[in-house]
Amino acid sequence: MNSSPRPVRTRFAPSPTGYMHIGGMRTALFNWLWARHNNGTFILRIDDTDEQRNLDAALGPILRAFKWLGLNWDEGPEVGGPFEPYFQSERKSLYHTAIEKLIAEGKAYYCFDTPEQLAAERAAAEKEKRQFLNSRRSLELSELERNKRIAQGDPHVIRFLTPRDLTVKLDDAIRGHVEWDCSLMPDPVIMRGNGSPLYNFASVIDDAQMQISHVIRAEEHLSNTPIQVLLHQALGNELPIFAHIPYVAAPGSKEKLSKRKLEQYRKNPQFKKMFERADDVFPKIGLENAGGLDPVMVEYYEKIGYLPQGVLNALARIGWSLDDKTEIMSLDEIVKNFTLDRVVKSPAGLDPDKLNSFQAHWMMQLPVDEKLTGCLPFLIAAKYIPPEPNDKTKETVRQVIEALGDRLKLFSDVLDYDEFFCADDQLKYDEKAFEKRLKAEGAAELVREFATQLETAEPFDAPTLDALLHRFVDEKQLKIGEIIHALRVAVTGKPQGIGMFECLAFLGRERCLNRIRHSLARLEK
RNA sequence: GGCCCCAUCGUCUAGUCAGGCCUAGGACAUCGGAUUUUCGAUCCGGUAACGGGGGUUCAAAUCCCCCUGGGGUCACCA
Repeated sequence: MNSSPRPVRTRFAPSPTGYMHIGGMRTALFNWLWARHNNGTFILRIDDTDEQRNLDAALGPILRAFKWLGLNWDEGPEVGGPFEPYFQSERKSLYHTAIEKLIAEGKAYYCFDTPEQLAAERAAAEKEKRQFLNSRRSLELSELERNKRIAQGDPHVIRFLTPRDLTVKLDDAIRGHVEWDCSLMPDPVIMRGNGSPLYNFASVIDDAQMQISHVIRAEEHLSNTPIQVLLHQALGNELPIFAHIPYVAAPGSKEKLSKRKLEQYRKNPQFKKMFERADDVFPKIGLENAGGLDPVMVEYYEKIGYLPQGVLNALARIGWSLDDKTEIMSLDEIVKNFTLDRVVKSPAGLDPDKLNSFQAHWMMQLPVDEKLTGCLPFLIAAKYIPPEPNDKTKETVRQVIEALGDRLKLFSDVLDYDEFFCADDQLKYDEKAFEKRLKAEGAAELVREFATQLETAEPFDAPTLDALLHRFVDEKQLKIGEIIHALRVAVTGKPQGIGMFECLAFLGRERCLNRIRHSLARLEK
């Protein structure tokens, strides 16, 4: 086994797809954690292809996701490093050198088989219920013939010559001992006709050249591993330690979380809430069609107002645990405790409920100033406050946030309290609540009467108003519930919200009276 | 279908390697109750799992075998 104490170097190698997958983020996180845990190096390498157009647009959201979560990379785009370049498209000479070496040593070969030939052979193998293996007929070409065909531009690829007499044996850091019989493995294409390398090949070259010590990736790559091991061996590379972590499944399922199944996820009871939240919030902040964001994308969580710490805590707990009880952990604590031997083997579903619970916890811990910083952009985008709020406006928002207390779970939750930001005559009413509370027998009269007391209440603060209303109901021998709900609806338009007296005090005398007047007038209609 | 992986409450997991401390622990969700002017939060309590069958052993969630189930992957995608 691999016993040399190599410095820990891990990598995450996304291909620029225009968004960061939440499951991919979890894989990246585990790589990052393992590097940080060992005072090692975390590398970001971009698996782009030469056909990639508009790289910036495709890569931007990915880098943004890392930055948002605070997962910094030691080598890679923007920061460079000793093994530059970190873009696959710029590393062609490396791949070509390796290819030439393999060909010279007879470990890879030019293959002139046409797609039709291959398809027919595959079909035949399937029909006979045997494993398809390459015919290797191109190997029989003489050097002269072969060179001639290359020279005249016959379409060809380069295949790795799988040593069919071997068994690949591997000790995976998570899955333990795994073996593959090479006699069942077709010869993989390692370079296309146009000279660009395939993933399995480029990945091996890059991992070796960048001295990657641990390849931590999702389980779906397990079946790629024997090819990569064989390639490493053919090239004389020191083998990295492989660690295949479980893939992230869709909520409540064992199926890999996939962007292609989005429509299906909309019906998933747990995911449904996240889609609904998106449908509610994103239009308010000016993102049409939810801004193209969905809960498979990391950007969704950022844009809807999650905290990095909440997302990180949830991600870390998908397929990893510290012990039998510790759930809530800061990133520092996770780094300190993260080890590969505590990664679970079976796939784990993303659990939106659990994520929300972590999120709620970390939001509660957040100082008000930071809540304010987080909430302001939402209020601005929703046009509840001006684009460049002055100190007075900020102070107002701050008071709302304080009054909200632990009702604020996501930053975007502040948008649910539009009653504090709208003009008195623009108040929206919850019709059901209006019916039930204000149209209730005698409710309007009580509110009207109490309003006259509000006119003279001094000072207009929560404790005073609290005492005032209690005296009011005592004198009338009412229960407080007989007026307070109607009062709430009259002032906020809603059946629920922050403490009633805080609410009145916050709005102030004039606005309270205005709103009550407005509501009572509305009742007439 | 071939190859490979996986299997504990609804979900995420602890326990499995070194069998007994497991009448299986925690968390989320859920259901009750308390508290509260509402919502939220908080507190208390409840329901709820070792896929099945054979072994081995004084003793098995834990070791062995078989079955079943679930999943991944089979490209000139990554």
